[in-house]
Amino acid sequence: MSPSTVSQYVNKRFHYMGKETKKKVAEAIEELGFQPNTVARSLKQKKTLTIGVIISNIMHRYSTVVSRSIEDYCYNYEYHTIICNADDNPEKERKYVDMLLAKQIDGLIIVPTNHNRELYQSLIHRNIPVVFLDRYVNGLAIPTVVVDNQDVTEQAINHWIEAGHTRISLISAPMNVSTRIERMEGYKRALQQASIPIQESYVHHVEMDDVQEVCRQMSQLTEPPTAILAASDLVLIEIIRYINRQGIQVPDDVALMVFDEVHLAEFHDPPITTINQPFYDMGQKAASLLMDLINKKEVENKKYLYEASINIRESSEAKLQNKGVL
Amino acid sequence: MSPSTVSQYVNKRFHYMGKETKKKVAEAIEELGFQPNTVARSLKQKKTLTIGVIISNIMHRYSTVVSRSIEDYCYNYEYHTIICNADDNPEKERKYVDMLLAKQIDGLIIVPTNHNRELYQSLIHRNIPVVFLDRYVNGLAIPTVVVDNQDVTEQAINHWIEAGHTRISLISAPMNVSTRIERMEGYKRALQQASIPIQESYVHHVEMDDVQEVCRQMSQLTEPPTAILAASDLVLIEIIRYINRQGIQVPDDVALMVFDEVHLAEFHDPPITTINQPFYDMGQKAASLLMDLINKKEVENKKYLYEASINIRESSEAKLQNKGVL
DNA sequence: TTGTAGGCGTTATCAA
DNA sequence: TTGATAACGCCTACAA
Repeated sequence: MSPSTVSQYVNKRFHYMGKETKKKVAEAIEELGFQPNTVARSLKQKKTLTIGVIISNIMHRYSTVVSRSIEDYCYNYEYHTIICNADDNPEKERKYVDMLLAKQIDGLIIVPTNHNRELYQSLIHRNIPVVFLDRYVNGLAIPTVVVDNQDVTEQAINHWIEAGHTRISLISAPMNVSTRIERMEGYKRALQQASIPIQESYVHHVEMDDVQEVCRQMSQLTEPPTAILAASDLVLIEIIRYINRQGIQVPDDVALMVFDEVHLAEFHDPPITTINQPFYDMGQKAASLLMDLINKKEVENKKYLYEASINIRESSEAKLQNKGVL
Repeated sequence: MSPSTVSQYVNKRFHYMGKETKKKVAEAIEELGFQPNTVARSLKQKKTLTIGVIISNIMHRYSTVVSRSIEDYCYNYEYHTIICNADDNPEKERKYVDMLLAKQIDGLIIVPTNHNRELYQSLIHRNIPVVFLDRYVNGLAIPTVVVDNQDVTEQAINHWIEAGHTRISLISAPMNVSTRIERMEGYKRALQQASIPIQESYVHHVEMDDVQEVCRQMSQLTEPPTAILAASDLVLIEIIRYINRQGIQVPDDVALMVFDEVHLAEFHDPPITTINQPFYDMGQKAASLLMDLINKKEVENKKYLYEASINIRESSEAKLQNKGVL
């Protein structure tokens, strides 16, 4: 009973295998509790059946959904996922990419920090199967699964404009990524089309620790905003902390809306309007695109656009007497 | 310039290496973009610098914290983590353990389903470094990082008893794991010491989908509970769904408390009392124990107990007129 | 101080 | 139908 025979058996290549041998191998495997060593196999086959996933920050709820979705998809293909937190830190992103490549992962799904263009290009150059998720990086031949942020932001702002709001604020994290930029575009476009001037003092891209300070500043304007769009669950939490402390009423004093479906939003008093992005579907799509790339199937290098939907709840609904005291 | 010289360089064994050679190797590496192949190295060294983490369900918030904590710890040791969702499914747990072992991971951190005793024993038998987290499995020589669930549950129930509650409900998922069992013990103990009879109809271990139904049933008792302890964030959400739909007031009609710190709790109206478990610390501890095991350091096979703390908020505070209408 | 040889566990190829 | 051999890329001895 030679190693190669066992290998045949393990890989279910029974074509020419004698019933007798088959049985003997089966018994031996059972008796010795033999388990093939994936590492050796990977070395030989140059395939690890493992993909790397680099997400921005697992503390964002959407990251949880995304990683879960990708893992679910991979489970059916006997693929493993190694999930890494880049923390929106380009250096960590680089380090993780290196580690993952050293580990010979078969492909990568990345929520890019957008500050490693050279790295991204080298991935293309080295023919590493890569899919980007949630954020688009200009001018790279990498398939990217994203939400149409501009469009949905425009809708959101329009919803408020139609209700009579003109002093609308947008607060997001400071990252220079496509999601933020597109949301800015959508925000501006909506205001411009309604001929509402864009006020610098209503738009902020700040660290989480500064969100409350920014709220305080806006509250001291002669015309504080009457509506705030929070760009993520983490931003929303900070805003609510401020609002609660100040005893500000939603939506009577200020209307609220937030990107991402979070439990907090649904059960808040009043319930908070959320912009729901189909991250589970997007994770599945990214995984499926990556599998196609790995299996040398044709994959179009384009944006795979998903529509977000606005789940209107009480927090965003205008009251005639909205005071905009923030 | 032979492979072994390069290997020396890569592994920083400069002892006897000529300045000249060193430089030449460095240049060549730079030029070719050479990266050592971890797979080959792992095969040779029988070390993958990777650990497996099997958690119950990443949709629980505490799982997010735990996996983040473990990853943070490993990052500093150049270790990778492969995180797997067993979904509280023993078969998935088995499959993942097998996959991870085939991948030759150096160690395992598991939130055990508790339904794979043979599997756990075989891990010990095969000398795989393993640490359990969050749940204790009886009679296994595996270091386990857990919260003192019985103690904190007893405290929680006592808090209500002292405030005059006697009709106290406990709702948890149906898993047969130590956390649930210990909480039951704590619950019973507190009631017994106060000579309050234990009512079957107040205690439920059910799937998430049945939580609302259980609430409905309790509301039709002649004496509905005046207080409910939810055993997880997911249970709480279902209870709140029911409560909101019925227009029930918290804590006027029923008092609430929940295991796990969730944003939902802090910002709910009224804010919900949480039982905070130090999962970040526990994750770090589990990772550190595992590293010790991997490095053959002495590790005590015992329960590493952590104290949970109760963050009292309005939802659990008794009103004299608490009607217990549920 | 550097280079050569053997082997880690698997599989592809080819010989028996 | 099964077995021997080489090779995957790296590392450790040991030889040069």
